[in-house]
Amino acid sequence: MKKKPTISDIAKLANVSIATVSRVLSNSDYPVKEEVRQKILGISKEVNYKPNIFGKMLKGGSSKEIGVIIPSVTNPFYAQLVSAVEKQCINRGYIPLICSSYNNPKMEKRHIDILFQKQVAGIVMSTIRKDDPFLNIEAHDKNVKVVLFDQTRTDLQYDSVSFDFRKGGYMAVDYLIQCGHKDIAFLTAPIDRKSRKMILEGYKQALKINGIMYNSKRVIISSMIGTNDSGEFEYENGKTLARLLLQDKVLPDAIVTINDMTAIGIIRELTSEGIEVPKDVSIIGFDNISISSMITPSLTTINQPSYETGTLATKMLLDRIEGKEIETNNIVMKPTLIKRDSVKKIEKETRQ
Amino acid sequence: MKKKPTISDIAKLANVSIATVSRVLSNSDYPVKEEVRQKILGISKEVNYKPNIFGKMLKGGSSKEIGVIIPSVTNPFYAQLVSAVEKQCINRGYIPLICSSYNNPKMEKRHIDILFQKQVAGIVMSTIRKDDPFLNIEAHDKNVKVVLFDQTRTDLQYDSVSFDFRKGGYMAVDYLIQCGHKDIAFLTAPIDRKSRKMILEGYKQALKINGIMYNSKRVIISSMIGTNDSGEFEYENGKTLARLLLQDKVLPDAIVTINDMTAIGIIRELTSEGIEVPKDVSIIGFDNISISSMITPSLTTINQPSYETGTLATKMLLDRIEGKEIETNNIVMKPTLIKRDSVKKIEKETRQ
DNA sequence: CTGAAAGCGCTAACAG
DNA sequence: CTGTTAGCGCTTTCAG
Repeated sequence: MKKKPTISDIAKLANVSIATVSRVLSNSDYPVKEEVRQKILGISKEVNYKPNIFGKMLKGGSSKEIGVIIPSVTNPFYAQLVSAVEKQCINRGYIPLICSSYNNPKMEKRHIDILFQKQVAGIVMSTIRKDDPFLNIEAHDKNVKVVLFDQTRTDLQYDSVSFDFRKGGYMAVDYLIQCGHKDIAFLTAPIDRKSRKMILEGYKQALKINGIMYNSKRVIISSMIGTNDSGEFEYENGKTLARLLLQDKVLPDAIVTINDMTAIGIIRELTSEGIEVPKDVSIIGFDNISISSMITPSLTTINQPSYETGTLATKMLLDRIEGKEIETNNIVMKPTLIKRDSVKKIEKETRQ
Repeated sequence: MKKKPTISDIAKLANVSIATVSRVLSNSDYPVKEEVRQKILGISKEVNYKPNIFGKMLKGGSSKEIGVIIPSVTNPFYAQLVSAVEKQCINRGYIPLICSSYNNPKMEKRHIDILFQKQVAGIVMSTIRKDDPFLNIEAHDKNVKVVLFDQTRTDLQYDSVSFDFRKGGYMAVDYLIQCGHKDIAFLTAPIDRKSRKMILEGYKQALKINGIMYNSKRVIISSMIGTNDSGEFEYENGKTLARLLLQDKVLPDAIVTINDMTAIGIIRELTSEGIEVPKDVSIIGFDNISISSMITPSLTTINQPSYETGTLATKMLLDRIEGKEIETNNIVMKPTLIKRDSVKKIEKETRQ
């Protein structure tokens, strides 16, 4: 009465062997007389039988769990993504183990260790390790599938869902130029990530194609290195960047930056200095987190589809886990421009 | 070479019995000759031994995991809270299993079932079930500790970390009155939760104490019932509420609402109708999510300390799991007023 | 179709 | 101090 019923309890009650019970309860396609099957099913409902996963696991089955490694759920971009992962998992009977690395390689390794120990079926992750000795070995040694998203690595043979940051940067700047802006600043955290580097490249490319001189003075890089990746930090960094920008006496026409949270920080700092957005300066963000449409002025931005990324990455992972032998798949999500109110359209005539 | 080393592999390599290896590797205080101990430790490093949790678990040990049930990580309030839980867990060697219920009782039950199956050591949760047959039975039957937060239930003997919503509502309204506002509207989602009911009570109480007539016309309740608890929904609900409010030809002096996301939605809708905040109408939110300080105008609000709540709830749970026999503990967090820019101070003289 | 029995990796008596 | 052994709950041969 006190402890959980096991198959052997059920076996006794049904007057059959534990093997038979196991066959029925684990949905084996093994033949069992329908009458017996029903009896066992009935009893197991009655006693509220719940299989003990550990027993199963010991036999070597892989758990229906997948690891999800992200910088932090506190960052709305990743919260969205996690939400998508969760939904896919539920649909297909898996359980996501959510691990925040806070952009700390030590933590990341720790989480990966734990996930392996738990014998997860797979991992979807946004790694920040540039050097791979670890990831590579471990993942191949055990048979744990891995799908990378967000930050990917071409040196590893993993499936991935990445994003065309370069094009995103390009689109942002190009749009600003189409709106009549010429003096366009790029405000960024340190270029220690491929994504930022790519956006900067897109920025340069758009200037070039539109015949605007690249001016390194207009690329402002903060020195703050975030230990975590929460929105908090990015917001503060935005304020810092705005202050750096204001050291220059002439304001640019427009600002492009590496994510929406940073953009919001920039707007806030500028506003508190009496500079209006978009009247005095236009700004365009990156990511399209949900809050961006809610603030005033609503933020024009480059959409990086977090929900779709999470959905796709999870689907790929689960497909692979379930043995659908697909080739290594590297999906690149396309940026789209979300026009809102933080960019002003300048009539050609009014500019000197 | 291919498969994971087990204690018996190590035992062979070290020429000792598996029992000795087990004693060393599981940090038992059982006496083992230092020499042997070192040898075993050395070998286990070499072969990169990782204990198989399932073997341990089978013996009945409880896993070092705790379940965390919240409406959704997409809601910044809960994202913060989860972040705090994670940190506590890491400090003390536990792993949090994060489960989003999306305010769906079915999901909630499903998650609880799964958590029990996994034999988690405990659960910290924000339940939305009013009727308990389920929670109660299960939790007592197995020896899983439970700590409730956010929404609590007095009918169950669980530890809890709750919040004084009534006082929060009171403080919000009282502050508005101190600022010179008299006609104060309360905009809310359906009063199907204790938290909302309590805030409304605080609202009424503050009016009463300050000698202002309660006007039921100024309590605006939307009919939208959210299936999920993402910020998205609350934001939309805010817009809906603002539209309902505008059906009345005379605008109130100030608005108090049930959470910051809703407040942001209200502000957005009012702004798009040409009504300025706080010039034309003041507004005060509830929760103090991080974004509230970042928007323009920054949102005056009642602080509900999500991080501290998560920290405390987790500490209590882990303490209880680890056998520190404390009495049932019901902590009530106190609201604080965060003054920012969305409330205007009206000089007494200028009001007629 | 059904049952007996051998483990999966580990811990914990118990016996040296 | 160390080794032997009996399970924990379940799946899975292998024999009926």
